[in-house]
Amino acid sequence: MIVVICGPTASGKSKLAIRLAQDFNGEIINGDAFQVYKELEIGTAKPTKDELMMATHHLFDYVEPTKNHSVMDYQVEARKTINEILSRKKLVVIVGGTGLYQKASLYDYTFTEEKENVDLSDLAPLSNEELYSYLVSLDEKASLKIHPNNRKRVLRAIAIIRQTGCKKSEIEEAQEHKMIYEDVHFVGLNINREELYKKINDRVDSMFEEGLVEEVTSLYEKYDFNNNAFKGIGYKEFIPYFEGKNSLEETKELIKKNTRNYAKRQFTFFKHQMPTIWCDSIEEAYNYVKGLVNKDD
RNA sequence: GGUCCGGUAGCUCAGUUGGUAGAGCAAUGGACUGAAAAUCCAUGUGUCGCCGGUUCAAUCCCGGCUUGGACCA
Repeated sequence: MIVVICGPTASGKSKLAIRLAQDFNGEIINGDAFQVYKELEIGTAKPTKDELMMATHHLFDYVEPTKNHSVMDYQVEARKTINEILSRKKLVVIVGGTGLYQKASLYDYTFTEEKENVDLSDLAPLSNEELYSYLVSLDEKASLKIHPNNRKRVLRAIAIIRQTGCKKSEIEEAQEHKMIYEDVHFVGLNINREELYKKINDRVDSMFEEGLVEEVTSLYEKYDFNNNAFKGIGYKEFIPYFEGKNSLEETKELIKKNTRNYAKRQFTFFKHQMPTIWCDSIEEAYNYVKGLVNKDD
């Protein structure tokens, strides 16, 4: 059985996952795009060393911050790990806030082999409109699902054609949009918005107390912040601070705001993209999983 | 006590030569297949500080009051 603990950031997912793994013979897999990186600790709200020892954790802390990590890389590792845990006849507990990563691992998403060194530089000077009409000419079906202003997606759809020789729409049509595992349960932690925002604000405050500034400062001295690892909330907001444009207080408020915005997007994703069962408290979620495990026996 | 400037959306403010108002941010809803903590889309009714006057019509003009700030005593 696979249980996915999802829901917004700061809702208590990690702690619940540990309890479930301990009580129901489970192992935990990270389902979060930024907790995969080494050295990013406080800002990613990674489980502490003590917590990591309370249950078996996988896919935390295994990617170098300079490496470009993608959904496909995650998918490969996650599926491998899921299969290993299942073969041990243990409960798989996936926990994290990145819905896309979880979906890509559990559903029949396929990523086609890409040619390297494909030149896309001719696209850079094009306006959004020009780029979009170019995509329409290449893959009209895919273009219908992308807004012309969403340059990143438009570019990606064009890149797929150049790098794989296949159309994005064709790749997706070849899939059944079904889960590739049996007995998968998405359990979402639902929190009243006001309460969640307070938790987020408090958590950012305690990140600063725990030494976030020191962590980010030493990373900034060591690495190029253009790497994807530093595009995460709690890291990218420090760039204007290091450049002398923002105060520390402004940086902190920005992190809080971005985290709140992010939490809202997470609700939308988990609400509409997967068959999530929502629980109003940690206890309720725990009991729900307990019921599933007992029924399974 | 006097002079001047301000009080308009949750916040910062714009505006209406008089016809009951709009930006940014926030907030809310949504999309999501190789950056996803990313990227993108949609949504603006608010006693225009209060009371009165002028007017067909006042948030706008006039008077008073209230309130914040600056300056002068």
